[in-house]
Amino acid sequence: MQPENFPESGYFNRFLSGKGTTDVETYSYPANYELPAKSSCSSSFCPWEISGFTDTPEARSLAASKNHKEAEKRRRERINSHLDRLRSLLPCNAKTDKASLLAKVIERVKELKQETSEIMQLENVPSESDEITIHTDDNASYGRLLIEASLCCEDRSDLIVDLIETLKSLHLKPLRAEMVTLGGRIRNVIIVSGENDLSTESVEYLKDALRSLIQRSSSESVDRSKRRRVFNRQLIA
Amino acid sequence: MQPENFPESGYFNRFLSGKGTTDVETYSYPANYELPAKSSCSSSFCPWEISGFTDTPEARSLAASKNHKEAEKRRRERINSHLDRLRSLLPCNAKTDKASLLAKVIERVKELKQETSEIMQLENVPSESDEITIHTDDNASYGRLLIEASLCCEDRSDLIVDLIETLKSLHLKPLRAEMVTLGGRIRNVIIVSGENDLSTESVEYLKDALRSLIQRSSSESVDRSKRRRVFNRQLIA
DNA sequence: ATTCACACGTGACGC
DNA sequence: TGCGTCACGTGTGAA
Repeated sequence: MQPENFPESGYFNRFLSGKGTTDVETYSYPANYELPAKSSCSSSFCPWEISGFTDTPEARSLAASKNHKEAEKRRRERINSHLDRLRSLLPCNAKTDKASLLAKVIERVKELKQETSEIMQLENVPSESDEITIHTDDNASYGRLLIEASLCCEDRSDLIVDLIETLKSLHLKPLRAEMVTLGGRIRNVIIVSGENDLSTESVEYLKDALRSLIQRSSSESVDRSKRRRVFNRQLIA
Repeated sequence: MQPENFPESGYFNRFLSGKGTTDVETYSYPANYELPAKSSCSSSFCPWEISGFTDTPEARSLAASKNHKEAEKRRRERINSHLDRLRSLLPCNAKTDKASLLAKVIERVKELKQETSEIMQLENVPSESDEITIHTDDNASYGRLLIEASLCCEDRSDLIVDLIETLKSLHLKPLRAEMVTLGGRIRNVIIVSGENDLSTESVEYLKDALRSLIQRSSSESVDRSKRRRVFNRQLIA
């Protein structure tokens, strides 16, 4: 039940706390596992605990068998403890099959994986590098030019205000904007339309303006190690 | 390797595909599991396949033992197959411990759980019921009234346009907006400021306006069963 | 009475 | 060699 208290200062837990991509061979004890510290000393130097005598072949093999038996028991306990932990983590009662439990776990992992990756895809997660991309809608069915501008840079509190001012000064009307901040960075995708007489050269103006916007951002330095990698989003209308 | 093709039309998979909160007892075969259809007829009516003779007690017990042995083998295969599947799902090589593998699975599940719940908390996930809440900033340090309005309702394409028009007509200036759509519903949190002479009674105007906004939404009926429960966000600047 | 899931101890194999 | 994991067959108790 106790979530994270492993005997001996969580030596193994430190291995397990890694974010996942590490492929290290980890040896895992369950959280509530008792180290077999019984009456043991290192088996090579201590007399066998069996009958009375020490080193007859039968005694050795008997002791080995006993050791083996106990080790195997510990292994089973370890595995089952993990399974119980999984049982408690998933929505299922205590008496579900091992196999069914594992099946549920698989589904859950796939599900969660899918979920986050969907979010990652759907959200325009900001990249680590600054980016400005601009795409114009050629088939101007509206009679007015549509521009989609994507802007990725360090986040700062007044970036949006500046962005809006910029658009206003260029007489670009924001139709739709999507903004995602993650780990101190921000990605902004905006769709703007110009006036009827807007020429394609204003695209260059926009690009320049966004560039200077980013430069204003990059003057601030941020301690990036302290950032939390969680999603956030803010929008300015 | 084949992800989802279970023999006999995926009868069990249908159970497993449930989203999780169902607490049904599911019996789970691995995806690549072969049903034991061997040379079997129902064991009560067919002669035992052992030596030559049929119904001596020894023959019965032998057959029972054989059955048991095979059943147990199938069970092991089922569990191990699931474990292999998990192994392939996680970042770990093929020769990791069962226990360590399970430990990794636990970590992964907890991790992903945490991740999505973080997102859920952070995002103003829209609720199933319509909501309008308005909160005003009393300590008007700016000298102008700040209003935070939260709006949760069915999503529709022109909701934002209407919202912006509404705000404009009330002479409310949008400072910040956050918008989350999920499963066909939308939650919108906007922070607006009024003119200097704005009185608190305009809060009521705003509330009324938002109410009518929602009513316009609820006239459309949507097939809610077909919605995908994924995040989406759109913003209008 | 059969089926099912589990724990157990043992032989095998690897480092 | 010991120490570890694994697969196996069996005994047992529950439905």
